[in-house]
Amino acid sequence: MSQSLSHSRSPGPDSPSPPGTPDTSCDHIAHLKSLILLCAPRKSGRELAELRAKLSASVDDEGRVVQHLKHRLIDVENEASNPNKRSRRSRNHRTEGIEEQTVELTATELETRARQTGRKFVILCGLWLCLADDDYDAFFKADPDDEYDAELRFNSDDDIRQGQLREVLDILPDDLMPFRKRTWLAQAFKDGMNSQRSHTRTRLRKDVHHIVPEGIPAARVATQQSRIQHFRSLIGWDEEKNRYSIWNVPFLHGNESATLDFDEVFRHPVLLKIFACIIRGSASADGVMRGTSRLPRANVMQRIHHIEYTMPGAIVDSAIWAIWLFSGDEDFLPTGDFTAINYRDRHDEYLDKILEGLRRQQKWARDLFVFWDSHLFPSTNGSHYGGGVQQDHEEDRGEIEDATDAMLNMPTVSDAEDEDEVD
DNA sequence: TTTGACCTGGGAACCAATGT
DNA sequence: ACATTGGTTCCCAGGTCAAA
Repeated sequence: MSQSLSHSRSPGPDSPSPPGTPDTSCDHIAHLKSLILLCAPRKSGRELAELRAKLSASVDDEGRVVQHLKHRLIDVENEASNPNKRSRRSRNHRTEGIEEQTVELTATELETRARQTGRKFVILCGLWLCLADDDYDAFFKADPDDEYDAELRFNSDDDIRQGQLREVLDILPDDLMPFRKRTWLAQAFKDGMNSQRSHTRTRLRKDVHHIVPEGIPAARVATQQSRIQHFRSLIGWDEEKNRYSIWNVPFLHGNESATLDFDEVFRHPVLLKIFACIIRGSASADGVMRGTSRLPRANVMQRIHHIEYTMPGAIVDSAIWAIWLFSGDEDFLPTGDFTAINYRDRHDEYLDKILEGLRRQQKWARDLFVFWDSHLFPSTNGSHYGGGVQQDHEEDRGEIEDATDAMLNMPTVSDAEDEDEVD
């Protein structure tokens, strides 16, 4: 049918009748389905219009099922009236959700779900997968390693992959699990990731006036030269060392500290506004710091993906987006095209510290999530990662300072491209 | 009931890099 | 030289809900 992708890369699940046969088996639905089947691409526009009219006239009360069938009919119409254009994928089936299991999942819909999961991964977990040879297929064909140790997650690429694989499996919908190792799933997931990055990149730059800190004219972000001129030091440019610092970044700190401060890092309004933009649209960014950012009526990412609390990857993603947004980089690539910042490695570095802080139950890490949740999800009861609000004891503060010192004084190696951050 | 605002995913066109 | 693949950007149709 309409979804016949000319690309060989999307064969769809092998089975012609995927699991989840429709249980809405009334004659009404069967009739509609027969109408759909009549819509061969050779039908004339008029015939299609008649069929569509019949469809519209006979449906009022079958909700999602009908909507779904209409979508497919529209697909067929489009295909029939424009035989020369590229084959198109089905429209997104927006009403899907975890609780909805009554609609038959066709190959196209499974593919759509996989693509959506790829989008979700970019929003909540990470911007890129750590792949060997850019091979998504191999990534998805791998099995979770029983020996994997979360504490060593960032020791090697293999460990990073294992960590990411677990994140993927965490958010992969149940009905996709049987197809986890299929090539089409890897391809669709990749499509989703790429698409989400591209859209976010374009939309953040377009809507940047919602994001720039108060008092800064949005025009300063408009051109590459202007961004370099006005924001280079704010995103960590070190004039003396002639490099971009990884941690001494004012735009990461709530108080714009130019040196690393774990009690302030990842708290800059820009980060929270960016996350608000991504999950509920640019207009919602305005009230974030006043706690008045509300969920808009539209079907935003927060609704689609049931996002109810802040996740570590979301904070890190926002940090990366923030640095890129005010940088001289034009495209959003793993390594900046102007700054040469390695965003992918930096993402891992930031995530490492947050996860480590959580694992050690350090106060700064927990408070960080309380901070984010209180601004972005004020109505949510307590913080998932923050473990609820904690009292501010002197000993806690002393302990965290000790831990921070200890972390900073750990030995470093200097054979990497990036010099050591801390001397 | 219609309109409008706000937001999304994806088609289409395009460009660049890579394969053959 | 041509084909394929990967990625970006522009634009549009569609969902939702409040206001008219």
